[in-house]
Amino acid sequence: MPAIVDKAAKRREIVRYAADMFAITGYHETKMQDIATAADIGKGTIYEYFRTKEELFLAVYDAWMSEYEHVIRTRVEAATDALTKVEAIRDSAVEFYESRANQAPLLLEFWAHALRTDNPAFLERINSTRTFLRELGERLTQELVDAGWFSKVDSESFAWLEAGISDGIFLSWVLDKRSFPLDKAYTFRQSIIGLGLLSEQARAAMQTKLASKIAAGMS
Amino acid sequence: MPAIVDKAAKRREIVRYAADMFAITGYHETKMQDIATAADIGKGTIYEYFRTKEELFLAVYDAWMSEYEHVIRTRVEAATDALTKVEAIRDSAVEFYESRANQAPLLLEFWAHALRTDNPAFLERINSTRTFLRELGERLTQELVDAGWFSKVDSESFAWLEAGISDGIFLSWVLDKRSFPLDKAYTFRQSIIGLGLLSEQARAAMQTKLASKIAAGMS
Amino acid sequence: MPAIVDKAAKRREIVRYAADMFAITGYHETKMQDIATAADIGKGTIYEYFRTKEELFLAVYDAWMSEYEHVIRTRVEAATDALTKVEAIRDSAVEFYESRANQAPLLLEFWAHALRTDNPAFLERINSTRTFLRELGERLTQELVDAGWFSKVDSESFAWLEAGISDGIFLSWVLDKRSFPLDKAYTFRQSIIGLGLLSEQARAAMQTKLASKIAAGMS
Amino acid sequence: MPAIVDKAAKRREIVRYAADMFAITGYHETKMQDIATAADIGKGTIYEYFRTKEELFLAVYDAWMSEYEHVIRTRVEAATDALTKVEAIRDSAVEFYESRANQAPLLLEFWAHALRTDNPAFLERINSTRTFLRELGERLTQELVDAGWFSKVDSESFAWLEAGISDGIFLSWVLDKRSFPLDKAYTFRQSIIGLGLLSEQARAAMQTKLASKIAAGMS
DNA sequence: CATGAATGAGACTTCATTCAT
DNA sequence: AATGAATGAAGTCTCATTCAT
Repeated sequence: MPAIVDKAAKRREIVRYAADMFAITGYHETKMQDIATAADIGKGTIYEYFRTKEELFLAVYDAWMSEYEHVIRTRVEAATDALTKVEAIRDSAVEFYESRANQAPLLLEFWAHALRTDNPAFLERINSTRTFLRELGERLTQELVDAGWFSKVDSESFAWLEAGISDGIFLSWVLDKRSFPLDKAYTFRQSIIGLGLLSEQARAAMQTKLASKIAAGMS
Repeated sequence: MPAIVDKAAKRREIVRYAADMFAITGYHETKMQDIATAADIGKGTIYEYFRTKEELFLAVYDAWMSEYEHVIRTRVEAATDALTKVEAIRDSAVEFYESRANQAPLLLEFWAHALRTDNPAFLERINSTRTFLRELGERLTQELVDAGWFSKVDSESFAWLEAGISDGIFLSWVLDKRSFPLDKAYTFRQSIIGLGLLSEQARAAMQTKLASKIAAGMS
Repeated sequence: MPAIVDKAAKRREIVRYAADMFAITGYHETKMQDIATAADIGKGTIYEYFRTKEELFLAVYDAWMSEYEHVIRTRVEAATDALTKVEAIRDSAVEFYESRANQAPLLLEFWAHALRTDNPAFLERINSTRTFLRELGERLTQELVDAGWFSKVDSESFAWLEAGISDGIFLSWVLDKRSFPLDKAYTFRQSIIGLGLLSEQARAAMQTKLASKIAAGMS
Repeated sequence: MPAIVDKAAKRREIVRYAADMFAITGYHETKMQDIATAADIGKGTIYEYFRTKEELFLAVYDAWMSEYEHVIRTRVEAATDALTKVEAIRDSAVEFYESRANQAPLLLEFWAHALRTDNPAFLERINSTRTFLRELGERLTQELVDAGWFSKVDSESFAWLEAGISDGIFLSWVLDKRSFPLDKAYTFRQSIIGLGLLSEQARAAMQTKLASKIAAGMS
């Protein structure tokens, strides 16, 4: 590890090595000594920057999600219209997950841990990103509705569903040991959602009922 | 040979208590002694029925998923047409998860563990249920297409997506600390998928392109 | 360690080895592993009998003091008159401390620890013995007053003082690295004190003997 | 050379803060960082003045005892006759301990540590004060004997005993959580001892007063 | 079969001390 | 001289698993 001048940078450095070790070995199987050895520092040094292993775990997740949010935010801001923004989000997610493919299982461990620990910071951090994504989705949905691309839909419910679907696809991808290209799944998902599967005939029969349900959302 | 019957029954009983303890405290935090105490047996006795804690964990998951599959299978067989069968699956999922609401985080732990352990039986067991659900979904999708309810769609891809979405909704529900009714989410999901969100106008423009993508699936 | 059949006996066995190690190395310097090794058992075994090192420390002190009380009680009960009982206490103290000479510094450590720890059981145990000794001393003082040996004295205050003096002599003896015979100090103390409290009548009878003892000092 | 003056002053300042922290938290529980923080200096700075934590502990004790000796020396020198000097010692002890009541347990820790450490300086420092007090006591005892107040007594033994008694009273006072006024105990002690050693002549003069004190006890 | 006493590898964490700046 | 970041030895305690009874 090169000479580090300020504490914040060294902290990030430790988080980086910890992320690697956690990703490779898993949270429970990774020992603080492993991280210290990987970072070529003393075990005690880690504790100068993080009070507990759990806090380090949280920092790893935080760094990861912060970058994720940053990437999405940047790309969405660069996009000009709603449809391009939707693509930007999808591409960001796909690229982010694929580029960190081997770290993906750690997300599951983090979620599992968050549901068990007494430390509320874990669920709070998770929900911070989830809220960010939902609010972004909600705004875009509204734009798409306003622009006439989408029928009237409860944008909050829809954004929630979309976020859930995204997580679900990611989860399936991980449990399938990432045996298929993630982007295909995301694209297919978008086609299904975008088009709908009802034939002309069936659609005509159920149009009214379904339309009202969509408008009502999950209420 | 009543002894053998007893042995299997006792094994199931241990699994039952283990499921309770794992669900309450989590896999890592649950001690073998806790389970033994709950089951009112000796710690060593558990090892007469399970070689390791991990094996017991697998047995808990297996019991859970076996029942899940059984419930779905039974209800689907009782249904007469494809649409009712789809409803049966959805209702089974919702009821199953809701009735085991407090055990839900354990699923995440199981998935996380499955991705880490050397024991391949974990991912195998997971994929066994996933395959069961996908194949069932595939058959039903095909039926719906054949019956004219659905447009032409790659049933394999669609079944995969549906399973993923289902997991994603469940995941969101758990991470949200189950703060909303699960059935509403499932129903909303079905409305979205069933109807499609494109307006008449937008649909007309993109119809051809999207239709072919759906037909191609994730291939 | 021979085969131990019941838990209480094994517990005592561990206390015995712990007492040895604590006495030799001191509380803070003695490691749980040292005790386990001395007792030829596993480190974890100790924790089957004692929750913490501190609890083991308390058990060592308790065993010690319980025996001390037992010895005094037995010898005092065997004595017929008050003066012999006083001698019995003095002899018990001297013999007890001298036979455990090398364990004596541990008493100081125990007292010091008792004043620092949050665990109230330490001071309680100390005061249990102190109360026992004070009450015994109070009864004997009263007897000596009633029998005309002692002038009128507040027996509670006197018993408290006597106990303190006893501790002080012990303390000095330990800090002096036990460089003089403990019994001489106790005897000299009694001559001094005795002289002061003896009634006119008693004094007349013992004057010569006590005066020469006092003049001779502890030599 | 003001630098040297400053250095000694800073050393004393560190000792002062260390004394506070040790007194509050105890030797083992007090961290070097705590002392540095209290003194508002860097952790490393302490090591410019003391080689080890143990050396700092010794310095704290030394400062304490030096002041104690100084107070006694000053007051004894100011007294004109032997009886007043005895009172001066007693009052010095009482005032010294009472004014440092909350630091008292630290003395026990120091004694305990002195008996354990390899560093001989600890016991040496302890015995330095003890010798000072014994020699002072010996001289006064001889004076009292010579002046006819005391019967013939081995002054060395008596001085040793008195010092031990003094420590014993202090010890009891500390273990009783300082729940009674220390001066009462010291006065009662003197009444008992004084009665025993007073010459026939002196006794006749003070008999009534001492008898009532003894009968009243420490109340 | 059932048990639970025994085990010991190994985890996290602490903190006195060092030393480069 | 003063600092505080870095260190790593060492400590207590846990707990899955074994095995003699």
